[in-house]
Amino acid sequence: MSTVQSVDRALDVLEALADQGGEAGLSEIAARTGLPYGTIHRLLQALLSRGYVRQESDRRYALGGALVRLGGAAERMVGVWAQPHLEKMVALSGETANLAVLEGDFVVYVAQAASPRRLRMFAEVGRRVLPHSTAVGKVLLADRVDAGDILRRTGLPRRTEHTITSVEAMLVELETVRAQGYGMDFGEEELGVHCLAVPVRDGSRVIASMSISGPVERMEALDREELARAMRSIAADFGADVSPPR
Amino acid sequence: MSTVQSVDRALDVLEALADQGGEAGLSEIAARTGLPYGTIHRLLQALLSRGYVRQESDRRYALGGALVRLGGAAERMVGVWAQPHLEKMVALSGETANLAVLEGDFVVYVAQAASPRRLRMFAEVGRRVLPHSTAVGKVLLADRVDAGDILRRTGLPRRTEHTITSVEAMLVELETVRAQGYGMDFGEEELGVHCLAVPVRDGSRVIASMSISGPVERMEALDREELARAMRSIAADFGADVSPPR
DNA sequence: AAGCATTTTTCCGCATAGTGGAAAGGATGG
DNA sequence: CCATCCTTTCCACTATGCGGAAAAATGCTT
Repeated sequence: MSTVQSVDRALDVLEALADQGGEAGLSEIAARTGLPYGTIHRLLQALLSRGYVRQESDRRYALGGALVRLGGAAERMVGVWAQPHLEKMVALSGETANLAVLEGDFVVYVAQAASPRRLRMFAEVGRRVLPHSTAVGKVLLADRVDAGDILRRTGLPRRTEHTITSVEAMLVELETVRAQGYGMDFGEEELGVHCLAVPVRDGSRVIASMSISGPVERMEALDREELARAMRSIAADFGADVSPPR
Repeated sequence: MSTVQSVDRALDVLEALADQGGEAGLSEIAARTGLPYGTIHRLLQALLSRGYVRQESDRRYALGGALVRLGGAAERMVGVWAQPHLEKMVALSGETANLAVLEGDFVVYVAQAASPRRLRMFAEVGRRVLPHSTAVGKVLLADRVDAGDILRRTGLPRRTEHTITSVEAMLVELETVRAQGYGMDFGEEELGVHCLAVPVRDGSRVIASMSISGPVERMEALDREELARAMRSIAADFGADVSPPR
């Protein structure tokens, strides 16, 4: 497969910048990418002149505003690709399926396929919620080493009588999620609504989470382990789809 | 200023893709960028292998998932840069200042500087609201030719007794916003809360909006025109900062 | 089914665009 | 004020990317 050296390297630079939290000095980028200084500097100038990178007053570099636009457009696309997979989950379970990602410290719902039932979950696309009270949030946090920090920053406000409200208890819960490969929400965000969420992986990193949500009675009638297995397989397809093996 | 041809062109390709709504065939990209086919194809392969572009089953190309991550990181950065400007607005008015962007059909609050007053607006960072009931929303819509479509899609749900609830009335309001160069919200989202918002421009396009919000009594005591002028100037600084002149 | 038009992909010799080592130029801080 | 660290500039060389044109794939029409 053909590749263009300078483009490839420019992407390395941008990713290095993102890895450092969106801001880094030239030499930090050099350390991370292993590219020679001159080369990095030239690439940065190119990105700079287009607004994809920005130079701070202390001469450090940061990700630029132009990326926001592309990122937004791409996010909409991701929602579109997810659709068929979400529909498969609906077919499988009869319940509404959602795709969510972690944005900053919040869970954001990106796409949805609605259940055909009369009683069903409402459209949540665009909604931001805290991670601690949802199945998708737990799955997304379970992969993060800084889950504790996030939880301490956001707090764990009580949403219902079932909400887990202590950081310690939540860290234990995340351990369970990691072990079983899926996350549950037993009416912790909204009374009477249960959810089951599985991770979407880009290689090994968790980049998103897919879930189904429905009323307690119907959710409890489903075979959880069996369902989780099927959903993991769909999520894996989607993951491979979004970020194909190099 | 130095530049790297292939990187520059790769960015052209990505932007062309975004212009076409995130998805396009090779020849559409060629038409838009004026680059030779072979060149575009090679660049697309390079972006493809990194997940920044994706190829659909019908061989068309689309923006890839890898952009979402960079976009998110960049968005957080934008919030950081906005901070000093928001603080200037707080100093100017004594009220809480916010930065918001349009994401899909929603207004999303990206950053905030809080008023020093005891009675003040609450942190809204991360919140998504519909555009029709906020000053920032009006400013963001005022620049869009498809404002009517957006409003029809989202609807104009009544939030308070002052909310504007018809598309026609809102289009008239947007005309006013364009004419005066700032937007107001007179308790249309929340009773007793008034806002004044100005556009942040990247060149000529409106990319974001900055606003101040506070209780009616205090907001009415301010000289609106004078304040709007000062805020526009701050927003212009910020705009120039985020996307420096080519 | 066969042919035609359109779009995408591959190929390859050439020239130039990009490389990277090394030196100069600026900051920072003890 | 000097030493150290980090960033920017420079330039000769050549590997890298260029792009026209041909081949392959698709899908539209008759």
